Amino acid sequence: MVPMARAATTSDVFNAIAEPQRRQILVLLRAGERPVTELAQELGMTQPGASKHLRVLREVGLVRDRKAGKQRLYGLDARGLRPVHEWTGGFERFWNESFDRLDAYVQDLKQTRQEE
Amino acid sequence: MVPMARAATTSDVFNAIAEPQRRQILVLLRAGERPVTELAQELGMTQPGASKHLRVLREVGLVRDRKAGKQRLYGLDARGLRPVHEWTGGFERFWNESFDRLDAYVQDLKQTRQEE
DNA sequence: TTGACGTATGCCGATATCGGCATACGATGG
DNA sequence: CCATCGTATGCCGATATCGGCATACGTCAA
Repeated sequence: MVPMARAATTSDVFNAIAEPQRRQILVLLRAGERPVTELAQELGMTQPGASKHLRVLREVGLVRDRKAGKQRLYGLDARGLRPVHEWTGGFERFWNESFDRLDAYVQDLKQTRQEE
Repeated sequence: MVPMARAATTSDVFNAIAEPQRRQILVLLRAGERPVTELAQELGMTQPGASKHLRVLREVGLVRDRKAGKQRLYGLDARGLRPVHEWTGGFERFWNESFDRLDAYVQDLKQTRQEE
């Protein structure tokens, strides 16, 4: 039996956006297509570093590239973010409720302390 | 200079939900509080495995625990998911637009091929 | 073809991650 | 106090990740 370091899909959208720098890249790309060098410079990272992050983003489909002369322009394809948005949205009704629950929880704690 | 394996916060909410099993745990907890053993059994994982995932979820604040006699009940605190929902929501208007852009992109490809 | 520019890839070291297992910890009941 | 149940932690091996660096690749211009 061969141990795995990460279950199932080691490279899905959730994983891709777990990296802060990759999220920054996506944000920048909302303004339009950009070459790698420009992205790297704006984010204060090396060109190879930016290329690697873009590779991950491309493999999960969040980014696409097209040749523009000598350059290669990267553009946003945000459709892959929709499942993440919807998944988190499934917890929307708990955002308010959990405040109440937390209050109840705190009340329980107080009461427990008094009983001791 | 000490190299880092992951930039900045190695344990934020984005990272916590990057793990499929941890997402499953959160989904299960929507039905209410549960002890570790029950979660482990329902998800087909070992008890130590479940405990470790719950620890990560607790450290990022997505889950809280309270003692209930001999047991320890884990409950959902979904407030931390809100930033993720909002961040992805920032790309909402690109979900439809990217369809168009993709079409334009495909058109460009066809045209490029014809020109060659 | 050769050179220059833009970009991708390969290798490395340090570290983080995950599953599996054994075992320690903690609380309850007898 | 002692045993038992529920849970957490520690250690291990395999692998993934990230940054830095050098360098290969590809394209255009002269």
